[in-house]
Amino acid sequence: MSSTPRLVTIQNIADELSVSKMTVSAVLSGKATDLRISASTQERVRTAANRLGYRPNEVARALRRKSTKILGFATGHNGLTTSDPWMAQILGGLQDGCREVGHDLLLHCHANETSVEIAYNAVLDGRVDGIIYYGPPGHPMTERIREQRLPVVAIVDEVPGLPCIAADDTSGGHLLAEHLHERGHRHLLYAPQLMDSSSVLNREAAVIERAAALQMEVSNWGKVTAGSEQTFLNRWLQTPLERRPTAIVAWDDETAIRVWRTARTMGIQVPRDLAITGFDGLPTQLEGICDLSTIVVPWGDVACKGIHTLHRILTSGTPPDQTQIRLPVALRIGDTT
Amino acid sequence: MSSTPRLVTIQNIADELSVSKMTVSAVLSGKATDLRISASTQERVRTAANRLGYRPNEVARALRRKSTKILGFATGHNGLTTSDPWMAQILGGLQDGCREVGHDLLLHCHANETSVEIAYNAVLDGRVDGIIYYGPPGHPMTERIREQRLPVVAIVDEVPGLPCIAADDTSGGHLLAEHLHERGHRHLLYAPQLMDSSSVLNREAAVIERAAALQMEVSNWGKVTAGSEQTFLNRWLQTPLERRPTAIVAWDDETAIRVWRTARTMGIQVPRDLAITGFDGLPTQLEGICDLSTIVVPWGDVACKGIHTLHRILTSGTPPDQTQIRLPVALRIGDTT
DNA sequence: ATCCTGTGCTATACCGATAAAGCAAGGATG
DNA sequence: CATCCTTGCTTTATCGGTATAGCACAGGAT
Repeated sequence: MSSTPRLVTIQNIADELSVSKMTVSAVLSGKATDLRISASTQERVRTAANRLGYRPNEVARALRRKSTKILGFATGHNGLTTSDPWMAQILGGLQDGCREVGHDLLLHCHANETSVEIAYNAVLDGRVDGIIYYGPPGHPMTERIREQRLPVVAIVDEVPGLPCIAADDTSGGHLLAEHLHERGHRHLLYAPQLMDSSSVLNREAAVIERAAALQMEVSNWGKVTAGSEQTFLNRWLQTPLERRPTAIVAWDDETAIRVWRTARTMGIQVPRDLAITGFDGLPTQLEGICDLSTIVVPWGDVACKGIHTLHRILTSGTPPDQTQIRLPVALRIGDTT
Repeated sequence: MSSTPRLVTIQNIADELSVSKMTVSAVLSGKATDLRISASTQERVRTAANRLGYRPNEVARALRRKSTKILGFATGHNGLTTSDPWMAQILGGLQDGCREVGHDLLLHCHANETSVEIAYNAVLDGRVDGIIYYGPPGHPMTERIREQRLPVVAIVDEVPGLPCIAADDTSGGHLLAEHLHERGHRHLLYAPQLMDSSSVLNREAAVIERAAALQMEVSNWGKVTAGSEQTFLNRWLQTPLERRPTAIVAWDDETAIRVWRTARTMGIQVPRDLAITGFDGLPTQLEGICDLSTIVVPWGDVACKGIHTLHRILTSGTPPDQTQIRLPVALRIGDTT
């Protein structure tokens, strides 16, 4: 610590000018007219502050005002890390939002569920003013968060009792079903993810719902894990044509890409024999090879809106309200349908 | 703010037990034996603290100890965002490192160079104890950082006068040149990036150096921008065979993939007619289609080590030393060479 | 001469913790 | 019986700001 430069305090300036701390504080924090500080004194204070390179200590301010102007981000999904592709977009959106509302962003996204606990404690410790939570609804901490009325906004996945900003996954599912119906498909195969996430569940429910409305059949052969794509597609090949789904609706882009890659090596023609759709709309490295048909989810916007909502809750002084916002998604038609 | 729950302070506990604040503080911060607090009082304090759900206010602590136990991350490269693929790994490494040293991580990576200024101010404001800097050496702020001896550790790219943790880009370049030499190549085409980054420059210099030592020729036709791959490869096709490079050494994976994709559509056989190498070793979505030969850079380790170095500087009390660490990289042979 | 009002600051207390010094009561020691 | 030491706390100051009240002085009105 001794290497840390000696920082200039309000007291240093006060001493130098033989005025009180309060005078300096008033001038530098813009309360000069309230306290009736003369123009000449104001000038002297400002000059001295500039000369000494004064910057107010944010920790002291935070203590007094009981607010750090720092917002935290916690992930509750096990195994989710900053390396996941949509997380990059979320982080970008959080950053943008924070800059817009003049706060800083503190990360608490370790790949395990204790990160929620850490983030929760961060609020109680006064380190952050509020939290953006991205995790499952069932986390034991969410109950305590609600009870204590902590300023927490959920993003992407709904958490009962908490305000939530998410993508309109339901529309996304509808769009996919409609698109495939238009393309002539009458039998879909949904490739789900088994996860306690409203976003993931909504996607599936919406596809099924709209498919039913359009008189389409929807099969479900369980999750396509990494490595089991071939088995999955073999089952598809061995299914008699009349009972064979003509399109695979994967719960996310990554699964869709894995299935597409495998189908390609197995000689299955996409989309002639089999259509494939994803869900996420993340940039891929497949440009020129395969343009996946998918739903584009505005991850960054969701995160950014989450920050704004949290900020509004904090500044309005009202308890976390029941804001539920769904940002629109878009269908991107590629060459897999 | 009124929605924020009333937080329990040390004073609340003191009042409840009719003891002084100091007694409570001593017990809860483990200084009980120093101050000779009786076992019974300790017990009473601890029980009350638990019952009330006391958590020490970290802002108050930070003010007193003059350290927030928060480390900042600043990017100085223009246009660099959290969405860039290696940034995800860096962020993961920073998180891991922070958890290991018991600090929090504050992000200051906006896609413009003012983020350095913001981060620099964050130290002066006392918001963070130190900074991990990932940016060009020439940023005007770096001079002030050195002058004021602020606790800053550079990662990935060297900054004169600052401690730096980076990947061993030079070895990476050597490995590539050697590998291509073994594969029989005698004429390389380097696809550079024009960027004020020691990492990028070292890669290029090392390839050229080792190639020269192995009697290989190295051409350079300038940067391959997104969209200009075809022009680039046409020039290659039009080059007479005897003067035609047999391998393209791209400065990074992304460029290599773009070139590979385009070559594929143009009917150029990779690696038979043309070998292509990358540099980064990031996971791709091309598995099963193309396994890029590249240098695997330990981005996460670099970031993590950076945090540890910063932490050491902060705790040792010594001024930022001249630590220069290069973490080993590895050659991953795919099917493009 | 007294009162009042406005000007221009200062003094004090606080935010919630910690460091350092102080101090009262009881037992041991001379 | 006076002194010293130990035990077990309390008091005070401090970190660097901000909110609130107060206070000295000048000038005009009464």
